[in-house]
Amino acid sequence: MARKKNVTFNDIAQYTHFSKTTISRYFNNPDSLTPENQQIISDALDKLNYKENKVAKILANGQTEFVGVLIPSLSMNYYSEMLNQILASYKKYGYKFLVFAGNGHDETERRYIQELMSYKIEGLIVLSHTLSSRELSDLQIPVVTIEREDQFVCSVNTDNYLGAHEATSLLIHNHCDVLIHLNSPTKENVPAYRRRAGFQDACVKAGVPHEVIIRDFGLSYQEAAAPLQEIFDNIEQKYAGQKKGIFLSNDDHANILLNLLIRKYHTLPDDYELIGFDGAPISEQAIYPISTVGQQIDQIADEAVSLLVSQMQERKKRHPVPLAEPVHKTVPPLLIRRQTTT
DNA sequence: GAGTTAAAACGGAACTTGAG
DNA sequence: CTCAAGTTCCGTTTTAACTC
Repeated sequence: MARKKNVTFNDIAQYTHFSKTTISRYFNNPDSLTPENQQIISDALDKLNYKENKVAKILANGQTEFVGVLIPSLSMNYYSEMLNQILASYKKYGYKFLVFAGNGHDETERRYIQELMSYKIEGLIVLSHTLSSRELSDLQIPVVTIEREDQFVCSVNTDNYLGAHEATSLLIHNHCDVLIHLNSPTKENVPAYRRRAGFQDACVKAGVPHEVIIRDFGLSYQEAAAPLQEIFDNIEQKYAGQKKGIFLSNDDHANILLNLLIRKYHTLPDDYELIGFDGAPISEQAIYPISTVGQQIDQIADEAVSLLVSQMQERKKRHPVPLAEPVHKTVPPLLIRRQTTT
């Protein structure tokens, strides 16, 4: 079956008796044509049923309008929602996204990045923690990271310190006798590490007894359940008769702890207050909706893409001025008060 | 100087040529 | 017949230059 050949600028040019340069200018700089000629070309495009060819455009000007995204995994709601918001930015900025989900293995993620680079992505958004920002900064394209180590690249992060401080202050305000913070072992250069500092500073300032418990909770519900059970049993014993305010580093863990409480007491006891982090749907959908430090994912995604776009645009100028220093933006969290705090 | 154009350029695949 | 070198092709953008 003989396939009909695409209608090209050449066909339009022949049909209208203009050159293909003029057809190109109709698309890219229409005001440089007289309105009459614009109309002639516009009619011809309709008549011949022209369909734009972005591949040819990319071949000619080298600009793919592709942005790479490297995300850790989509099994956690925080990341899938972030990706959702990043993809939604197409409407505002017009960039298209090539997405890889990393697996924590550095060689694999390097290969993903090479693949993205070979498709001539104009910029890269990284949420995965696997590769250092030093390595990412060597890529020679604009890079923006979200909630990860970001020393040598631009980034957008939640104000983790502020969020933790507000959460802790709420527990203090609600007259908890002892404050407990549960977190995973986190490196100091990761933004989420600041949750610990926010908690501790708020406790020290108020002079309230407190404890930070660092434990590896793994990545899944199954892995987290056992250590949380153990910690719960300990807390029950150690702080019996006191009102306990517990600040957890994510909503999933807050939900697991809430389940343990309800299994034991068939209600949320008065001597417990819980607050999570992220503002994930689970916090809202839990049997008692959980108070949490909500990350403004839509705003973070928009800031990240916007920061990337401004750098990508800069590189297209005749005399680009690269950023002297990486830009680090911070988005404030929103404290969401629900039923696990009074 | 506004409106227009011819020809080169982009980067790799696929096809053609020529030598052995 | 094989293999490497050379050419063409895809459909746009870009540059420099032309005309009125």
